[in-house]
Amino acid sequence: MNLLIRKLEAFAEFDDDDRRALTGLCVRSERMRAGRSLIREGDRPDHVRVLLDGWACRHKDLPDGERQIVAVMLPGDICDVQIFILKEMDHCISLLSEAEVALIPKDEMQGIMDAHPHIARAFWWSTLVDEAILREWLVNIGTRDATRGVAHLFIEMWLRLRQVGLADGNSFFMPLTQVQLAETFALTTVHINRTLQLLRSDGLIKLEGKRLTILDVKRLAALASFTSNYLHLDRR
Amino acid sequence: MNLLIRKLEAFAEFDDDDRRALTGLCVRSERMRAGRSLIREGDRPDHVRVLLDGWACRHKDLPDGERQIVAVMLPGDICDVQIFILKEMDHCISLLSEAEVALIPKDEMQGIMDAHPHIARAFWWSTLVDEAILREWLVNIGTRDATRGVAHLFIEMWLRLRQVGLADGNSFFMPLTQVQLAETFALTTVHINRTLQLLRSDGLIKLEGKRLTILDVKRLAALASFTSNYLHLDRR
DNA sequence: CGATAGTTTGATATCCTTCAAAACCTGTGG
DNA sequence: CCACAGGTTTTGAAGGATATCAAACTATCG
Repeated sequence: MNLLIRKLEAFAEFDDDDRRALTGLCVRSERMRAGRSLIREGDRPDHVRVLLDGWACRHKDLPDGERQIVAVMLPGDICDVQIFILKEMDHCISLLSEAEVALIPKDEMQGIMDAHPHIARAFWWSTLVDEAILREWLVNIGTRDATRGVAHLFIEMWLRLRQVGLADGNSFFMPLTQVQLAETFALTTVHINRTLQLLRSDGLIKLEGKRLTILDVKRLAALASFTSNYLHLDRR
Repeated sequence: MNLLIRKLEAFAEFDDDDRRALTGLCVRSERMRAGRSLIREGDRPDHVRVLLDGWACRHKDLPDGERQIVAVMLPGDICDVQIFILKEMDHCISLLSEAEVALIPKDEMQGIMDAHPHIARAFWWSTLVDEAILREWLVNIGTRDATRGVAHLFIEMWLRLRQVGLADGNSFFMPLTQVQLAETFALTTVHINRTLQLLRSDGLIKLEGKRLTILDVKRLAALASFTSNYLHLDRR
């Protein structure tokens, strides 16, 4: 089942016609290896991309070689509904794991939004949620210390994956390396490593290979003072 | 002249009909005192707000009393084109200065977007730019140190104000107090104060009262390694 | 089974914080 | 027009979270 539909249905109620249209959008898809770059800063994309499977991230590469990850994209996520409105990309998108990526020509995208108001609304919702997540990440990086920030991110990932049915209880596939976690929090690998050890030794998480398990949701959420309102998962 | 139109014209080419429609949107406006709260977390807004004059900010208030400013809104900026899509607000909006705020009922907003595709496109553009600014702020808070981050923000403010004709050469009205700057960078007032002193003593800026002057644009931009692409100011 | 990526550890340095107080504005009421 | 109040800016000294550097250890994969 198409995870884009599954994701949008957290917000929208689709009829069969809507679902058929969305399925039709994603017929042209390609399997890609981890690490591959999807879009580079300066590109002028004329396709919208949808992650049907696998993880990706948006990142900014700075002149001094530093990299900041500014968003993590999970299965079902869209790379910018209306991206072709902008002249050129101001950041890059790369794959964090092997992935299945659908390519949607801009005209088809425009067509479906004109013909299906429910879908257009759902895309607006998805854009607004992306922005809300970005705001919460500002708090993660700014106000919260390393431990609370990482705790917060792990809960966010878990909820977003549950939304598309990809969480296995309290446990899920989480392909970010410590280097990449460091790049999302603008900390060093060393400090991320010590932070993870702390969360582990407190019995809050288990992280083996690329599998993350939240051992104590309540305590982890309390530590991060997590509230899920910014994800806007509740249908009205 | 309506600053909303002026702002959107950085991207869109409007005809007289479009302009009339946008002017009609902003007829109901109210003058409000600095510090006033426009929207609170948990609110269920049914109006879109437009800043016709004055500054505002989006902020998140955390349980421990900390506050993180996650966006600064300048004259001409819109408080969420499609905000009524979400069930409730996940953050607050407050005024940073005395301001003139227009209230647009959601139906009117929807109506104008249906009837004027150019305007709908311009609103999408404005939303995408807001998101791009948020990403750049992540870099400001995360990767850049205090001096470079503040330098970067000042240049951004200057360019955004120029866009709507509110910069007086290299100098502009900038109402943020050091406390509020500290809240946007998640630093302490003490450190912001020392950062400002550094920028001043380097001959990069002058900041007297609420008036900021960029004394050396080139050096300030170089310090922040500023590139303006994320503001997407260039019409295609 | 060697190469390469990812994780872990220790010791020292730095940016930023904390606490506490003084100095400086700016507006308001008498 | 002065005096006071509250917000804002500035300063100093000491402490803490995270960085830096460098190296060892451990997976993973062709």
